[in-house]
Formats: sequence, structure tokens, C-alpha cells
Amino acid sequence: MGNKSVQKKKYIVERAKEVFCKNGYRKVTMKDIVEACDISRGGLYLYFSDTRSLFEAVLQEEHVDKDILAAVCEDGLTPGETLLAYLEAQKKTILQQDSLVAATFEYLFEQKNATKTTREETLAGLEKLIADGVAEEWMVCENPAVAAKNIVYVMDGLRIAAQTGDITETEINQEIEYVLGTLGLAVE
Amino acid sequence: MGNKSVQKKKYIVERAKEVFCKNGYRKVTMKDIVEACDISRGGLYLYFSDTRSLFEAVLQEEHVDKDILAAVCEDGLTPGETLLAYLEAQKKTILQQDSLVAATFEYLFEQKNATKTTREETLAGLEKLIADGVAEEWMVCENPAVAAKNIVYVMDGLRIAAQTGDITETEINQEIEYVLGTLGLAVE
Amino acid sequence: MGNKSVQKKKYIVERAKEVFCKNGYRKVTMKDIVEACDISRGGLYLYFSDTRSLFEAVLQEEHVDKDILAAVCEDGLTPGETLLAYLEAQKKTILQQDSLVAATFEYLFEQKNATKTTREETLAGLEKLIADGVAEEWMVCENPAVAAKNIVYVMDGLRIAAQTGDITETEINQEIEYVLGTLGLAVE
Amino acid sequence: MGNKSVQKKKYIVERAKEVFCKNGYRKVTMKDIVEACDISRGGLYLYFSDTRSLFEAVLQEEHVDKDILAAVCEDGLTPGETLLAYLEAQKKTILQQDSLVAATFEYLFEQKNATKTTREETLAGLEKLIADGVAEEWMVCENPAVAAKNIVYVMDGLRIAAQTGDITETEINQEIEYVLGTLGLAVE
DNA sequence: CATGAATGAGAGTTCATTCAT
DNA sequence: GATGAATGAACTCTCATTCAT
Repeated sequence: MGNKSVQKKKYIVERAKEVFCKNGYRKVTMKDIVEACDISRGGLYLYFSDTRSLFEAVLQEEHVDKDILAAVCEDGLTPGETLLAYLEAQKKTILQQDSLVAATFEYLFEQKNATKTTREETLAGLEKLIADGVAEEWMVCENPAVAAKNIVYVMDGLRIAAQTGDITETEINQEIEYVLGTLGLAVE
Repeated sequence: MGNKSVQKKKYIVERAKEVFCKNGYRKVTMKDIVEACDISRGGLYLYFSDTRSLFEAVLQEEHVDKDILAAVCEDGLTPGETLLAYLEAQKKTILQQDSLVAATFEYLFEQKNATKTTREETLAGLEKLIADGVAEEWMVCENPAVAAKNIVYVMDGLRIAAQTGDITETEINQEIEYVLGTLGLAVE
Repeated sequence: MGNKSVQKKKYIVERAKEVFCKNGYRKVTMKDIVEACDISRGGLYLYFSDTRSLFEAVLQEEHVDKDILAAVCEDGLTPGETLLAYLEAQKKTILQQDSLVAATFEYLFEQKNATKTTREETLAGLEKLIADGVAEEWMVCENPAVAAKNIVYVMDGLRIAAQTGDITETEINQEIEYVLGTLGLAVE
Repeated sequence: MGNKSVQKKKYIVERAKEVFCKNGYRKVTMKDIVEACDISRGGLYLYFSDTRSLFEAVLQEEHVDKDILAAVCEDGLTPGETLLAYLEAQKKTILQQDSLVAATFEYLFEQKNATKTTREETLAGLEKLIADGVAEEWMVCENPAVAAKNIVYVMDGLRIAAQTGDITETEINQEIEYVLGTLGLAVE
């Protein structure tokens, strides 16, 4: 596949992402993609044979620029500040309209054995953050690993709530504050 | 609608629930239901016009026997004991295979404005429980409303994790213990 | 499948036979059949799921009224007269335009393991006929089984020739005469 | 067309022959050929515009090295020996797996007016052979032309049988012996 | 009420054929 | 000459929905 094709593939993935954001995963048809891309029916099949492989390509692309925890890690920040930055960044993705969240959950429901590498990395990062925070006496926590998971579960819960119903930014702020509070931190 | 018809409707909803548990929401066709019920194509349409109304009927039925919090409330239990009982009951539903969870999320993603009455009731119940616990000095919590939501979000997060990936009962136990810990309670 | 359906199925098989006669086997699409029957796309699929099963139904139907050898057997005919009658009957089918021959060969090429029961029966009948003819001293033949096969092979060869190229009735007559001659019989 | 092109054309025909042997005639697509040749889609069209012209080129090539009767004619052989040699050579082609037979019949069914020069030549040759045999009193036959055709028809019948069903070498031997017997010859 | 045959819209998929490079 | 991306026509198959019985 030449250079040109790579670009077209990228273009298709971009358009497809928009479609998945809008319509979820299962509902999307190859025809939807074809129309969104404004290419020919057969043309799409040169690149992707079904919506699943297309969605996986979209996820792949996403993954590249989505290790939020890594993104917010900076020198000079205390563990607590880093954690806050992470949660604030999460808030942004949670509030995002037309995100891939719904589609991704649909996809994961269907492909129960899909790899979830990002999650593992995030968990490990959070655990280290909390452990460091405790060691440096910024935080209080008996079991950093469980606390890290707790944070991830709360974020998932918020994400779902944001997608399925209404959740206000205020409510998210309250939850973030609450979570920090359970670790002995306070947002001033 | 006669008595007989009511029974048939109930029968259809039961069969439909099985189908939705197995295949989610969006993927299910009227044909699937027809086959699961072993009735005629036209027959189904006498009762339900599409999978959406069918699924809503399933949810309705579920709701009746699913107010978990109400179910675990008994006289003589301390707020902490009631909360533990609630979380244990949640654990059971979380671990349940072939539950309606996936289908319900798919449905909620599609019908963003759907009513979520159960949730409101549950939240109110949990809030009262925590407030009582604090008042009676069993628990420690500055903001029972936010804590109640936190519990619900964690449960949602666990539910998702159970559906999409692997989560062990041990991990759920750890999270329950953690949540109780943040309220100043301990599982002995 | 009710009575009505049986009739419709029969109707489809009839129309399908015409299509197969005209276009062979492999070239025929479900769409061709749909159009020939003037029914809906989905309607055809209620009865046949692909052209193969359709063609097999056509063959089945054919088979019922196609045991030529049995058909020409009558009391009072000598073996030689019966054989002649059989060969004359064969000639008619060989000369038939738009027959199923081409389609059948295409089908057999594809389904190498298809059952060919008619052939077995015909062979056994011919063998018995020749054996009887020899016993009654009408015919001369050392190996009736091989002679029977020879007749069938010649008929096949003629059938092919009739389908693929031009063969005149005269030529067929000559071959029939020749075959009878090899058995010590003469057409007067 | 340069020298190089001629070679490429020949290469394509060779690969195409393999495809036709394996899949017959009608089922074969230009895409199949492209893939078998491992050339570009457009490249194939520089040489052949459709599968028909391709198959005709394959037949042409075949024809060159396939005049079996001419091949077995040698000085010093009696007509009977030549005939036997011819039939033995035929047996080999009949038993050959993956031959062009099926494809050729499919092609002939479709192109009813196709030229069949080889056949004419073969018939003439066989007729002369038998006439010579009779003249030299090796054989007995009243009508060599009809007998020649008979042989060709039997061979066709055997060829078909070999392609569509099961025929053993023994059966072919028996038929050859039988055919020779009808001409007053015996295989010792 | 209940049935299930029938319809037709629409999604999936494949390939012959073209054409810019 | 050669390539292979792109197109679009054609075919397969499934289902929601209707309707005569």
C-alpha cells in the first residue's frame, strides 16, 4: 500500500470516527461509512472489510494520543497535583459530547476478550502516584492498588453517566473533590 | 386486553429478556424474538411494534423486582449493616453472567433521555442511609449526597468491568471494603 | 408448509427449470429465478436458499418422469424391440433443444459426489435386457454388463455432441443402427 | 507485440490453464487469473479482454500438442495396433485429474458454434484407420465412418463419466476391449 | 386474536473495467 | 507497457412490516 493509500486510510478512519461517535458501534454500517467518506462502495472494502476492523483502527488511532496520565506527568508536580491534573483531564473527556465512549463500550460488550492495555498502564501509573503520595506523606491510603482501581471505576461510572443521562460539570467536580478527600487531599 | 393476552404479553417479555441478555439491545431483531417465543411473526406485532418498546417492557418488569436497596432494608439493622447488605447484593448482580447490563447501556446510549427512576430512588435511599449513619455516629462523611453518588458510580464502573473484561470476586470485595473504609466503616 | 406453498414451490421449480435449460447451471443467479417467477426477492428464499438446492429440486422433479427404460418396457416386446424403443426414446431427448443436459453436466462437474441413481438403474436394466436377448438367442454378446455401459457412454457422447455442436438426426440414427449391429441386431 | 510480450502472453495462458483446470470455465473470473499470474489487474487487460478469449487461447495452445491420433501414428504399426495405441493414449487423458475437460464442455455449451477442428481431423484419421484395417482384413466393419464416430462418442462418454463420477481404469479397459471387439479385434 | 406467506427496502460483498500515473 | 486504486453495477441475503385467511 503506497503513501497515497496510507493517507486515504487515515482519512477513512477519521471520517469513521465521527460516524462511530455519533451512532455508536453496532448500529454503524459499511454504507454509513461509505457515505460519510463520499467514496465508492467497493473503495471502502479496499481498506477495511467490516465495521469491526474499522473500529479497531479508530481505537488504535485514539490510543496513540490518549495516555492521559502520561500526558499530565510533569517534573516538579507533587503526586497530589499530578492526580488532580489527571482527574481534570478526565473530566474534559467525560464531558465531551459525541465521544467514542458509547461505541467503545458497545464494542467491548461484543468483543469481551479485547485487549485493554491502556487500562493496565493507567492503573499502574495511578498506583505508583498514590504510593508515592503516601510515602511523601501527602496522602493517606492503606492500599494504593485498590484505591487506583477505585478511581478508575468512578471515572468509568461518570463516563457512563455522562453518556446515558445528564450529569453536570458541578457533579463531576464534587466527585473529584470527594475522591481526593478520601485520599486525605483537599482541593482549595 | 383480556387476561389471556396479558399472560401472553408476559410470556413474550420473559423470552425477550433472555434474548436481550444474550445478544444485547441493538443487535436484537424482531425475528430473534419471534423465534425465541415460537410464535408467529404477525403475532408479536399484536403486542409490540418494535424492539425498543419490547426492551422497555423488559426493563419495566425488571424494575418491579429490582429495587435492591429497598429489598435489603430491614428493621434492626444498623445503617452500616444495611449498606453492606446493599453492596453485597450489588456484587451478586455484578457477577451475574448474561445480565441485562450490556443491553441496558446500549439502550441508554441510544435513548439518552430515558427515565432513570430507579437510580433517583436508590440515590435518595443511599444518601439517607449515610446521613443516618453519620447522625448515629457509625459513619464519617461530610457530604452524604456526593458519597451516595460515589457509591453508585463505583458500582457502575464495576458492572462495566464485569461485562467487558475480567474482574474477580476478590477485586469486587476489595472495592467494597475500600468504599466502606472511606466512610469510616470496616468489614471485620 | 401448506398445500398452497407446495404448489408455489412446484411453480418455482418449473420456472427454474426453464431458466436452467436456457442458461445452464453456474451462470444462473437467484435474481434470474426471481425474475422468471415474477415473485419478490425475499419470496424465493422462503423456498430455496440457493441455486444449488433449486437445481436439485429440478433434477428431482425430472427424475420422476424420466426412467426412460422402465417407460418403454412393455409386455410382448422382444428384448431387441425394447432396446430399439429405448434408443429411439433416447434420441428424442438427445435432439431436444433447451434441455437440462448442459446444466446437469455443469452441476455434476461441480458436485462430483452427487448421487446418480438413475444411471445405476438404467445400467442394470440394459444389462438384463441384453442378457435376456442373448439367452433367447436374439442377440450376440459376450459381456452384457460392458455392452450396457457402452450404450450409456455412446448416448452420453451423443448427448454432448448434440449440446455442444451440431449433430443431425441421421447421424444419431446411424449410431443407433451401429450399436444394434454390434449386438447382432439389425434395424430393417 | 514484442518478443517480451509474447512470452508474457504465453505465461498468462499457462497460469490460466491451471485455473481453468481447477475451476472450470464459467466460474473463473479475471480476478482469479490476475491472482494466479501475480500481475496487475490492468496488466491482464493488455493481453486479454475477458475470460472467453483467454480460454480460447488456452485451447489453442492445447491443440498444438494434442493431436493424439497423429502422435501415435508410426511406421510399421498395423491399423489395429495404432488404434489400440490411440485408445490407450485416450485412456491416459481420461484418467487425468484436473484436466480441461470440464471447462471445455462448459465452454462448448456456451459457445455452441465454436470451431471443433481437432474433432474433424480425428474422425477422418480414425475412419481411414478402420478403412485400412478392413482393406487389409485385420478388421471387420461395414461403415468405417460411423464406427469412427462411435469410438469418439464412447470416448466422450468415458471422459464425462471420469469427470463427474467415478470410473475405474478397469472399466475403461473393458470398454476399450469391447470397442475393439466390435471391430473384430481382440486384445491379448 | 393468530398465522405465516409475501413483499421490498437495504446492507453486505465481489468484480469487470477504467484511468491517472 | 504496467500498475493498482477507484468506481459502480450486480448479486446475495436478511428482516421489518403487512395482510389475506
